Amino acid sequence: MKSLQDRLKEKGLRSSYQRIKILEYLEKNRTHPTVDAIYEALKEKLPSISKTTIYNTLKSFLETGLISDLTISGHEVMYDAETKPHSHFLCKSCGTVLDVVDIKCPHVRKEVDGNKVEEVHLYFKGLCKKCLPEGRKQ
Amino acid sequence: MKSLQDRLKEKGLRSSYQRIKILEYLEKNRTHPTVDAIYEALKEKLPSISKTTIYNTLKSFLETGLISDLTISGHEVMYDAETKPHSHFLCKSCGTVLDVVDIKCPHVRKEVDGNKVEEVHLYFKGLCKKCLPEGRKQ
DNA sequence: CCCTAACCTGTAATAATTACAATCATGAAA
DNA sequence: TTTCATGATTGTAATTATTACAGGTTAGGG
Ligand SMILES: [Mn+2]
Ligand SMILES: [Mn+2]
Ligand SMILES: [Zn+2]
Ligand SMILES: [Zn+2]
Repeated sequence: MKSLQDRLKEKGLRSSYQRIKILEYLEKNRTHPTVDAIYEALKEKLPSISKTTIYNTLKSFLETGLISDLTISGHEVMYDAETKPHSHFLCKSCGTVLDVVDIKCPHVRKEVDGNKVEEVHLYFKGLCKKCLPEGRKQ
Repeated sequence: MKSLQDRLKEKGLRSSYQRIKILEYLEKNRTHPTVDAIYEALKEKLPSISKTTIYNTLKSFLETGLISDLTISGHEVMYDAETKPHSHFLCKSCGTVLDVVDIKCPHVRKEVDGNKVEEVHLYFKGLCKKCLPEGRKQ
């Protein structure tokens, strides 16, 4: 089991208390949190942490491929410690974003129409089972 | 050829000069414009138009299924007169969003993991052919 | 240890979107 | 046609997400 510190080093990132805590939070909370959610959660133990630090840190994590991000909600970016390609489901009622792992996306390709593909995102939107009216469950 | 006015009526929307112009703009500009792009373009002919009207109008167009939207860029919503399911490619260099029509998404399904699916979005991100360095074209 | 580049923080600026209240226009009914 | 209520439009203010920036702090190589 690689330590968080080592994972930062591997990517050429300095290790800092804030970075460790942010990465740790993402590893433990696979809920696709927003910057604000991460900030609110970390503030408890780390009252001095700045939201700018969250933004900066997530940016460097993204650039080094330590994490991935999602733009499914349309009004705020969400972050994910899972970097292997997988799909997502957004509940339009409660806002929950779930991983969809059983759908293998056949679209992992290097180009479309002559354009170079670096990322593929498959998003589903609808109503999650918890928000489906009873009796209408599928 | 159905008139724009009729298409509004069909959806139970009142016809107004602003709505006609906004729908017309989207029909003629299949570039996935943002609210601001629509606003800047319409302002020429319609100097009194308000950005709030654009927001309100697009919202009602979306609710009635007259148009569709995209959250591919992560920092602003884009709008599309095309409502038939299709995929998109975002160039991370120039920001252009292109339709990807040749990829049939096999994911048009009514549920995933018991959650009811209402929309499916397939996004590709990378470098468009215009932004690819010469010699590296695919 | 020292030093410097890299990092963290707080605040201010920017950008996208929503809320709201006053005015105006559509279209159904008289 | 004219009337009128409802719904649409507008301008402004508020909110929210994100970025810019400057000054203080710290990690880690030498
Ligand atoms: Mn995920
Ligand atoms: Mn499109
Ligand atoms: Zn839900
Ligand atoms: Zn490009």
